[in-house]
Amino acid sequence: MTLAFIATGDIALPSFRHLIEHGPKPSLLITQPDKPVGRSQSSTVPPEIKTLALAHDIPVWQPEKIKEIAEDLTALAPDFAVVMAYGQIIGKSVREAPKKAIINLHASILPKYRGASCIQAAIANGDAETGITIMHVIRELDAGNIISAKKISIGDQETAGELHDRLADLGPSALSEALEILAGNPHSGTPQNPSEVTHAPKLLREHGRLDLSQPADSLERKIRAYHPWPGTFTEISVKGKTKRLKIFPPVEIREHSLPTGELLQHEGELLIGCDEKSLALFEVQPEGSKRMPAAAFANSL
RNA sequence: CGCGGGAUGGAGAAGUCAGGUAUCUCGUCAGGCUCAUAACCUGAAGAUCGUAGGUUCAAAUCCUGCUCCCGCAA
Repeated sequence: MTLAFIATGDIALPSFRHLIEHGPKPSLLITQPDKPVGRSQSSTVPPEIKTLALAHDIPVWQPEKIKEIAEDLTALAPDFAVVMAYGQIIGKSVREAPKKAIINLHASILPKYRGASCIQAAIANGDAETGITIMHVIRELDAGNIISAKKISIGDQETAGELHDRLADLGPSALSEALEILAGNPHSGTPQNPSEVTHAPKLLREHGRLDLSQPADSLERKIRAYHPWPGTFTEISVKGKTKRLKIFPPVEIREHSLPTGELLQHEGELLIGCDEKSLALFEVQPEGSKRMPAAAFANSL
């Protein structure tokens, strides 16, 4: 059995590693080009999965647009293609390259939370559980027939980063199961119920702005859900200037009532007012400063 | 040369524009008060104000170079 792996994000690492160690060993990795990182944009860093592939002598292709390698992939004609957090929409010419099937791992229980911010959405909405789904890749995003799925419960203190890693660890078993099923019948899969479809669109930094007129429990979930990406922030006034104040989890809900957005030191904690209640902050980062304990920040207020 | 903020005792800040012996909150140490305290009171230690040079009688403060940190934007 030959298999092409198409992935960029770290969520694919455990699955990729599992295939390398237990087979079928991927004969090819397609990943995004190395991207410049950091403030100066001076250095480029390869995706970690690329490093892993190279360490095991797996060829790596990094097209700007995946369409560019459609012909080469068709010529290679792998039995399967596995897509995980690649970062580009897979066009028809690529979808038709594998002989048996092209499948995708998605970090939600489909049809819930199709789209890029599925992990954040599950936490932000206060779901008790989430999971990963493996489905066929079709024209419509995350809409293919479901082959296998694994569920996991969400901790009430858990951040998206932590949940991401736990979900990634579910990948190998779900993938193995899916490949086993497809080995029998490459077309097997269960259609998604159209009435249960929800979407979780790609997030931007700006989406991390906190609307402090919202209820405390909703804000607390958002702060967990958006950590470490895109992060959450509010704005405060310092010497007449408006500055960002990043807020890091954990935060805790307090009954103390405060005007919306107002900061107060109360019983050794730094509280910020939201709807009805307030949130106790423990770690913040004012614009221009480093990340610091909320108590340190409070000392200068 | 993409835009912007910053570097001041162990932590976070004020002071910089209008140069003239270092301030605040917290922490640390000692003592006091209290049934008790992340409470309160008193006292103490701890800073060549990022770095190199310049101007000046005098520089945290003005000028120039450099290093590092951070918020945006990509």
